[in-house]
Amino acid sequence: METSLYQTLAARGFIHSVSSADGLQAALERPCTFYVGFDPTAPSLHTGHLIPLALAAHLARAGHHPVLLAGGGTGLIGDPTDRAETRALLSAERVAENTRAVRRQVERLFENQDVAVVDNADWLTELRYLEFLRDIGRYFSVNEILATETYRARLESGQGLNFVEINYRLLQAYDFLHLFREHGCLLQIGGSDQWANILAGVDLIRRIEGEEAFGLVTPLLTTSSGQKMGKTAGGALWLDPDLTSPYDFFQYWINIEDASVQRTLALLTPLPMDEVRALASLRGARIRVAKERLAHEITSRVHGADAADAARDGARALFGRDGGSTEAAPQTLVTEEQLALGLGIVDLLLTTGLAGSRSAARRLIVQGGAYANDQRVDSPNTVFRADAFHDGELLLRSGKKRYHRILVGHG
RNA sequence: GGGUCGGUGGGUGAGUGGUUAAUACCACCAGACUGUAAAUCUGGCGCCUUUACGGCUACGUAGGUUCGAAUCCUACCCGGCCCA
Repeated sequence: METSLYQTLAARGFIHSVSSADGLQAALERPCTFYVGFDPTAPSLHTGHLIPLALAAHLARAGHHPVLLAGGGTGLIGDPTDRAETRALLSAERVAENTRAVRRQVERLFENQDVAVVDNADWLTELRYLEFLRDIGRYFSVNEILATETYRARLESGQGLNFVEINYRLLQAYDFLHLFREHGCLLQIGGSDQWANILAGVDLIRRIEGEEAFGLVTPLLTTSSGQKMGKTAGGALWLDPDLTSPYDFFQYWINIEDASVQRTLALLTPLPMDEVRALASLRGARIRVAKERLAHEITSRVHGADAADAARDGARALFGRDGGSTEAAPQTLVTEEQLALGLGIVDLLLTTGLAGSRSAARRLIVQGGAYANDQRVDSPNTVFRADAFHDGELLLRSGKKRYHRILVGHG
């Protein structure tokens, strides 16, 4: 017997929880419309969004219809899930900007595919309060909401919870109802943190429409010790190339721990499971082949094949033995005048971002973590002049992995 | 609105007049070992500098008391709990 889409997804590790496994399997036998939402809390999506995006891609490839929702409306409220305390509300302008950015991003990720991109501000901002309370609010039990993990934790921790936050769930549930009505959307997917919000929508649809809709949540990306993946020195790992360069993005994946290789390949790349298992079974240094493949696949999906090739070649050059081009490393231009005056190592580390402050730069040097052209720099007073440049380039390194090149600008 | 308790560094959370740039843990950075891995060990982890047990800024905000305050006082802002 042929394996069903559902079984494939399960085998790849996508299914953390599902509202009705049997019902969903049946529903997926015909082309079905599903949705996944992204709240515009930042001007870009980040690694945390990759699993639902990958799941959406699998579903789309199998002939189902994605509705990608930018939460321009819910973003005005703010999801309290997993928040230890009330988060400051973003300004309406910020939310609108972020929403535009998120829209552009998902449109690009699903370019040339049959997807609908919607913004829940389009219907949420039109809601009328009393109507909403009577038509929707009546279906929600405050007891039930307060009993769920997020809210309970808040109450128990003595951190409080304001009225705006408790409404978030109703709005997300309403989104599902709206999309069910307007787009025939039968399934909502998301990360496991969205489970309660998604179920609220499933319940609402059953209560109001008397129909069965489905919810499916994926696991979150974590390291083997349970830490959320996607954190870097600079904060989150963004999907926007201006916030996290394709090279840094690629580097992140090639640096993941061995134990995460199989899971990550299964979830974030389209490679067949046989190949995933084969790659993940590599041992010792050879598993880097698998990590390179992983990094290339994911980077390619997010930034395109050309950017992925460039990142891979650049990484090989920088970390390989054969020298090669250092082009992939981030770069900073200095002028002839600046060069003539001499470039202090501390200033360079600061302006390149390899160190966050002059103190940090000094610390780095004292601890032996600063390199120029692969030579350890041992004095904070080191000054570079033209003779330190080879072919107009000075290659700085912080620690073992972070490169930055300094180029002399012309004109 | 009344009463009461609380707001400390990226996070959790000690500290209740000087020895506190502030214990501890987590996160993070560097070094060693490695495979651009994990684990482990070591060091670091506010900023600035002529690196000196130097300077500056900091414990919700603004003032005040004091030789000296995260620590005491006052007002304000924010939050918890009880009462309304």
